[in-house]
Amino acid sequence: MASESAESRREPNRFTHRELDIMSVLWRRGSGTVAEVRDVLGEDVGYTTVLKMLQILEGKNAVRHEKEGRAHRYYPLVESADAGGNALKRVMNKIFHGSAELLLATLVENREFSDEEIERMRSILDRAQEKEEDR
Amino acid sequence: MASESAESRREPNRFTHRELDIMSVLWRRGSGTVAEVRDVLGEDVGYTTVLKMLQILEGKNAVRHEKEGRAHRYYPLVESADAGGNALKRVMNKIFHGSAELLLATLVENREFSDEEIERMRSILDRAQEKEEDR
DNA sequence: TCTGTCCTACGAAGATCCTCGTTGACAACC
DNA sequence: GGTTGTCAACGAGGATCTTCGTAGGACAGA
Repeated sequence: MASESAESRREPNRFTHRELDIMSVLWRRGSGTVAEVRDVLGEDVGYTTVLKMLQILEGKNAVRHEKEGRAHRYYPLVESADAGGNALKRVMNKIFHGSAELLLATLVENREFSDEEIERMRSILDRAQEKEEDR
Repeated sequence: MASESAESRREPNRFTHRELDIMSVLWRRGSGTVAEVRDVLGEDVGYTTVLKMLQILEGKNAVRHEKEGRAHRYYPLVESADAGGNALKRVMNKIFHGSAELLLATLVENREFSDEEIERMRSILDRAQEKEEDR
């Protein structure tokens, strides 16, 4: 029974749990040292654990680092929009039968939005529609 | 260094990769036997693997089964909307800084939508806004 | 210099996930 | 009865993910 190789199974920019935790901090802050990332994650994640994850992420070309004093400062290489696009695609296909509408409906059902937020979301749709018409 | 127990770490209705593959089939079809699920997933997943995953999912109360002839027919217990809501929350928080707008923008950027789809998405926002005004 | 602190590096162990081989039950068909 | 096909059960093995212990370098202050 064939099983795909580890490489081909993993689609691009898909992060494991912990990896995503760490990427999330880097996306928010723009960059971070091990200690900074750990501060955000909380004390229940070991220092060396965070370090190791960052090294793993570096091995996957998801982050890079620069020397800063004695420490390393890590920068994300993968854009959050790219990772988000992939994650959304997966959620949309696996859970919402490929329907963006169903996805949106669930999104707005699970949270209250202010008029301003909804207005801005509407204009996002407007822009998408204009782009559509241009073609 | 404390590490949370396996139980508390796992938020509700979060599925692993394979689990989600299988739940996805059940959500689409409404129910399925091992053989049916496997047909959808493709031959490269072993029969006993699918069976095992269904048994694991049953242990997590994500599915239940009924006898059907000699086989078991499995039914989802977790709603796709619930799983989807959780998944979206996670993606929104970890990747899009908690911003639904950013999420929506990425969604519409990654796919072309017809006028009709956009119209329906707009009306989803309308309904959300009405609900907002009622309060 | 000695000690404590902060850092990286590395490897190995533990946890979880996924896979499948094997067994035994049952039924249909020869 | 024997053979074949379909099924659930179970357990073990491998792969992957996550954690941390330990070592060693660099630096600051006593």
